[in-house]
Order: sequence, then C-alpha cells, then structure tokens
Amino acid sequence: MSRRPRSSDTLTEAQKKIVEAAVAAFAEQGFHGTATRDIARRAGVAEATIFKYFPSKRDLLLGVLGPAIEHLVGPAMARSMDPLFDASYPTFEAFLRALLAERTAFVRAHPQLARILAQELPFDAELRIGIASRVYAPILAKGIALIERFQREGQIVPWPPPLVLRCIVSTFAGYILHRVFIAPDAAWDDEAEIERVIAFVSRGLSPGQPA
Amino acid sequence: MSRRPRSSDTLTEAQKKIVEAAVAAFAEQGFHGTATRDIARRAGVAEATIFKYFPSKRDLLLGVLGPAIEHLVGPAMARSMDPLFDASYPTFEAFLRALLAERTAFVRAHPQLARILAQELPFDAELRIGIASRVYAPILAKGIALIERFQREGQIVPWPPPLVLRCIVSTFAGYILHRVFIAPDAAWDDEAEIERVIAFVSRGLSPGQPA
Amino acid sequence: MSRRPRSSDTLTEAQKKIVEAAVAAFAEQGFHGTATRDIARRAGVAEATIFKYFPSKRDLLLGVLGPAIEHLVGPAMARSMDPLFDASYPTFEAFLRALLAERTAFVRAHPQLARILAQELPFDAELRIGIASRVYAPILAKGIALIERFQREGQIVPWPPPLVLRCIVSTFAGYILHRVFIAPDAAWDDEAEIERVIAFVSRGLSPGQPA
Amino acid sequence: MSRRPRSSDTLTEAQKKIVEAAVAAFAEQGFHGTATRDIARRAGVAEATIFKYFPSKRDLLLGVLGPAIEHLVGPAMARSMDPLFDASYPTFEAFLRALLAERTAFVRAHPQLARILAQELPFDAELRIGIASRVYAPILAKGIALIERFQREGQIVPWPPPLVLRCIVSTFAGYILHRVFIAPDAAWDDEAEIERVIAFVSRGLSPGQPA
DNA sequence: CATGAATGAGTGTTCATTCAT
DNA sequence: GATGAATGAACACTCATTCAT
Repeated sequence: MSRRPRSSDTLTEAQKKIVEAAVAAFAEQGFHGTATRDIARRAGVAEATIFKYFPSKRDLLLGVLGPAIEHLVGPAMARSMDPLFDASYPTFEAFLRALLAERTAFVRAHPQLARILAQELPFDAELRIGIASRVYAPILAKGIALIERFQREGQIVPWPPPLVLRCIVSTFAGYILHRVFIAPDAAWDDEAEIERVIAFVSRGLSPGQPA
Repeated sequence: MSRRPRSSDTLTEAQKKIVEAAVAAFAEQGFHGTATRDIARRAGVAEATIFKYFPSKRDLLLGVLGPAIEHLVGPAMARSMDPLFDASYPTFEAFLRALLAERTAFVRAHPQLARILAQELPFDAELRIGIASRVYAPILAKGIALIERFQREGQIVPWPPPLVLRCIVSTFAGYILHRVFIAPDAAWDDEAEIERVIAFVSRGLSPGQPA
Repeated sequence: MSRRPRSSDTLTEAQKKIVEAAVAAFAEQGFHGTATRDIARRAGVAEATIFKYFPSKRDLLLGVLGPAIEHLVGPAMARSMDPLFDASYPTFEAFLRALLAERTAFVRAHPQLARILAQELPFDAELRIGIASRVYAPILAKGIALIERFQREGQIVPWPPPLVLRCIVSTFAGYILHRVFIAPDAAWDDEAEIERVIAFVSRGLSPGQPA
Repeated sequence: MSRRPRSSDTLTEAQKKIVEAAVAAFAEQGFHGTATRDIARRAGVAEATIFKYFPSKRDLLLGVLGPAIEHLVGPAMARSMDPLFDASYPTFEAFLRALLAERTAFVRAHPQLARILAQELPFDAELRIGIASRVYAPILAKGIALIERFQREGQIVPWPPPLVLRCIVSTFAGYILHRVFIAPDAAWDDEAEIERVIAFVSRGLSPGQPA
C-alpha cells in the first residue's frame, strides 16, 4: 500500500468521481439535459477523461445504471429479498412488512438512481428491455411463486397472481414515491403510516367473500 | 378581420398543427430529446412559424400542456368529476367505480399528454408548482372533503384522508399505467380486472378493526 | 428583379462563398488538414451555415468536386474535347497540339480543383469510383477510338491503344504539373517547350520499325 | 550495455514496430487521417512509447520518410544508380532499360513509402525542400551530366537536359504508377510493355530532324 | 401570415501530447 | 524502458432562435 492505491475494484479515482458526478447530474437535470462538460466539471476531471472510460455519453448512462441495476437491483436485491421468499414468513402481513421496509431502504439509499431509471426508461427501448429481462422477469417469477404459496395456504384472495402483485406494488410505490420524492420534508409518523399501508394491502387482499 | 375567421378557438390552422406535432414529438422523444426542427417538419411549417406563436421552445411545452391542463384537467376534470363529488353516490364503492372509469377514459383519450406530463414534471419546477396550485390543490381539497364524508358515514376507515386518497390513487394509477402504457396489447378481461381493483381498494379501506 | 438577387443558379450568396472558401482551403491544406471553422472564417459565414447546405464535411468535398467534375470535367471537358475527337484534325501532331493546349488551359483555370482531386483521390474510394465511372471511362473510350483511327490511317505505331494513350498522358501530365505546380515562377520559353514536348510524343509514336 | 544489444541499427524492437506500423497506417489513410492511437495499436505499444522516440507525430513522419529517403532513396539509390551513370552503358537505350528496371524494382519494394511521399509532399514545405536538397538535386545533377554525355555522343536530341530528363521521368512514372498502383492486378505482358515504353522514349528523343 | 436564410452558443467526441510511476 | 492515466485544444456537427422579406 505504498502509493498506487488502485484499491478496491480496479476503478480509477477519476472513474469513481465521474460516475458519482454523472449520477448527480443525471438525477438533477435528466440525461439529455446534462452536458458532458458539466459532468467533467463536477467530477473535477477533463472532459476527455470521461470518454477514456465511457466511449459515449450513452455508455456513461448505462455504465451508471448498469452496475447499479446489476449490483443493487439484481444480485443485491436477490440477496435482500431472498429471505423474504423463504418459507420463514409465517404470515402474509409479515411478508408485506418486510418487503416494504426493504424497498423503502433501497430507494432511500439510492434515490438518484431510482430517479434516473424512472426518467430514462420511457425513452430508452434498449434500457427497457435490459431491465425487463435482467431485473423485472426474475423478480416477477419469484413474486408470483410466493403469492401462489400464500394463496394455497388460504392467506390471500385467489385472484390472478400478477394482479395481486400489482396491487401490492402500486400501493407500496405510491407510499415510497411520496415519502422519498414528493414530500420528504413533511412531518411523518412513519410507523403509523406504514402500519396503515400494510393494513390496507393486507385487508384488500384478505380472502373474504369472492370477487 | 377581413377574411380569416379565426373561428373556433382563436387558433390558426398552423397553430393547431404545431401543437399536435409537438404533443406527438414530446411524447415520443421527450422535451429535451425533441428538436424544434423536428416539430416543424411534423407540423409541415417552417421553424420560424413555431416561434411566431411560441416565443420559446419552453413556451411551446407550456402551450401544449397548459391548455391541456386547463381545458382537460381543470374545467373538464371539474365537469367530469363534479358529479362524483356530489352527494349522489350512495356508496363508497360506487364512487370508486365511477372515478376509475372516468380517469381511465381520460388517460385513454390523451395518453400523450399524460406521458409528457409525467416525464417533464420531475425536472420542471415551474411546471410542478403550476400544476400543484392549479390542479392538484383543488382536486385534493374536493377529494379530501369527499373522503371525510364517507368517513363520517362510517363507510370507510377513519385514517387521515390524504393517506386514504393516496391508497386509492396509487392503486388506480398502477392499474391505468399498466393497462394503457405498459401492456396495452395484452388480452385483458377488463370487467373482471376492474371489479377486483375496486374490490381491493374497497376492502382495504373498509372500516373493520382499527389500525 | 427588385432586391432579392438569388440570381444565377438558385445558389445563395453564402453557398457560393462557402464553396469558394472550401476549394481554396482544401487545395492549400488538404481535406483532413482543413477545419470547417477555417472554411467558415474564409467564407465569412457562421460554421452552422455550412452545415445548412452541406450536411457533412465530406458532403462539402463532394459538393465542391462533384459539380466541378460534372460541369468542368464532364460536359465542359466534352465540349472542349469533342472538337478534338472530330475528324477535323488532319494529323496526329495537330491533335496533340490541340490536346495539350486545352488541358493546360483547363488546369491553369482550375488549379485548385486539380490539386484537391489529385490529393484526395488516393484515399477516397467512393470518389475514385465516381470519377472512374463518370469521367475516366467516357474519356478513355473516346480517346481509344481516336487512337485507333490514327493507327488505321498509319499515322502512329500500332501498339495497344491504352499504352499509346498512357504515353501521351504521362508526358503531358509531366509537363503540365511541372509548369503549373512545381516551377510556375521559372522563366519559360513556353512555345519552344511545347514544341519539343509535342515532338517527343509525336516521334515516340511515329510508325517506324515495329517494336 | 548489460543485456540489450541495441545491435544492428540502434533501433529498439519497439522503434522498428512503430515505424512499420506508421508506414502502413500513413500509406493506407494518409498522415492526417491516421491517429497516433491507431499506430500504437498496430505496433502493439503504448501511445506514450511512440512519443519516447518521436517527439511529435510530425517527427514520426520524418522519421519514417527521412531514413527511408536517406537509406533507400539516397545512398541506396546512388548505389543502384551509380552503375547507370558509369560509362559502362554503350547506348542510350541500354541506359533507359536499366533505369526503368531499377526504378520499377524500387517502387515495388517500397510502394508504401512512395505513396506517403507523394501524398504529403504537396502539403509539407519542409519535407519538400528536404527532399529537394537531399535527393532531387544530386540525382538531377548526375542525370543531367549523363544526358549531356549522350548528347555529346550524338545519341539523343540536343534539347535542354532538364526537359529531356522530364520526358524520361514522366513516361517512366506513368508506367510505374499504372503498373504498381492503378492496375496491379491486370494481366500484363510486362516484357512487351517495357519494350514499347523504352522504344517510345528512345525514339522520342532520337536525334532526327531538329525541333 | 409565413418563411428561407442565417447564426452564436453549445454538443458530444477525438486528438496529439505529457508525466508520474 | 515503457506505460496507464490524464488532458487542453480542437473537431465536426446541432440547437433554439432571429430577422429581412
């Protein structure tokens, strides 16, 4: 550990700074609204340095989101969600509680990535199919399997699992978006809010009379 | 005022074509991703003509969204939603059903505007506060009043009305987004889907045990 | 014809200036060695104006050479050379004299185009085949026909016409290049030089003993 | 001087690879059209290594052509042409034959250098005067002396020696360029072609009637 | 009313070159 | 001796915008 750090992950110091700067800039101004010159300034490197590592601005977007998706949404999500998928959760409500906590934590940890993703996804077909195949599909499969288990156990209503999943995801997404992006500064009684969101979903999907 | 009638809406033919072209272009490629040259080509007018009517590209965005908001979300929404807010709805479920139908119809009628709005809102503070004050606030007020009425009548759970509203909106938004944008081509049994979405919200907010 | 000139050939004033500037710049510094910014400065227009008319720098090269070739080397060459190909020339030597005079005049009139052409041809396959098919081939055909006529008349040696043509062209090209580009400032006794160059070719191709 | 012999020509292995790569690249794409990065890749060295040996890209061009000219065109040419200049050649025609054979062989051996030279010469004044003084002038002097000798012997026409030389060079250049660069793949009867080219020059310069 | 022509200020990207290691 | 990392300056090209006509 004399003087060449080149430490953690074969990432140059500059490379890391570029990615950080790009994340911040894209989140604030969008992909199209951000000039590479701006990213360079933020990162404290020359513009040319950016292109040493990311052949094009688009590659920078993918280089920013790609690892984020892979690390934080792919394996990492699997890592954090696999416990949820284990048989360990005795009740549906316990599962919901764990899921909401986990996803909130993720968005809290990387709000910018979530933002960029949400912004570029509608305009970027390549990104979309990449996400769809690498992230969405696996998660969907696992989620549906779990829903089916809870349905077999009679814990939730026997609707089509994708619909059930969408009800859960919509409600949670609404909560998280509001909490993290729309009104982050409001005074919240988080515990009570969460309890009620959980209760809403839980009761909404409870196996009462058929529909 | 010799021969040009400048009839219906004080909109030149050219003006209408420009707005239509802009809506299409912005929806497809985003605001930043669209060149005025492209809009001009789509509208079949010279680039300079655009700037005759809309002093800047930004003004074009506002000119596209502004009227849309005012006409279609403001008065029109009032028109279509006022009945909802009337005491006429005997049950909460009937209200939900009417609301979902009306909102689905609106997004179906103007999917591009919905898209542009969703895409530009996060990056455009001015737009955001404009919408917030002119659209969001009035709707919110009316919605909350209605929620409170249903709560007083004991039809729904006595949670904070904003939270209740968010549960409704999230679920409906999830359904509509999926139905119109994400999987518009899938084979849907719309009636059954809607029934279940309504049932989900309705049960989720039913006044059972306290939470 | 009040105030908008847009005279001669539907060419903007700017367009003409751009082409002239490009010709001068390319001739002096080569295609790669010339920056569009430089051309803009020379032409007294904004860089963007160049790209209004010539979508890319390459298109500017073609736009500069293309018409030049078509107008000045194609039809114009035909116009100036067709007389040469007519039966009007009684002797081979008279033909040589006329040809050399005409080609010298052409290069003198457009030395820059000749220079650019010579410089870019070796690196530009597209240009090469364009020239080959549009200019070289027709000329070659006519030239060979003429050579054959002189051969039938017994005025010149019965070698393969292409070889004969090459002997003529090489010698003339050597003279013209030297005269116009390499030593334009030297004191020349043009008349005597030309006489001797003609004599050289004429005697070299005279039908003496077979070879 | 421990283990690196730095043997033959005081050229590192790397240096040689760089020069070779540069020659190939320049010949294919021209000097301006070639990026140092490209040369480095071809040579299998780092870009910085190039600048170790050649302070600038321009120096690389000179370093490529300079020695090539000195070694291959200067001394080597002298070596191969000196015999030509000796009294050994009894007839002018024999001299022509030897000269054409030798120059054809040279261009065949180093077609790339010939190409680069031809391409950069018009744009590079420094190169031009370097060549002029170091290569052209000596050759010219020797050539003129030889011409004068043949003229004194009455073998060729008593025109100004430079003109005579230009006739020879033009014709030979035309032949070689065509043979090596323009139509290298055509089916040639080389022997017959050469005979005729020689005959053309020889007769063209034969001391017939004055001109 | 509408436009063709023109542009200043940027855009993403490439280049030859430097230097600490 | 050789290089990976970094860069300032320039590059071709695009943009939203203006204005005489």
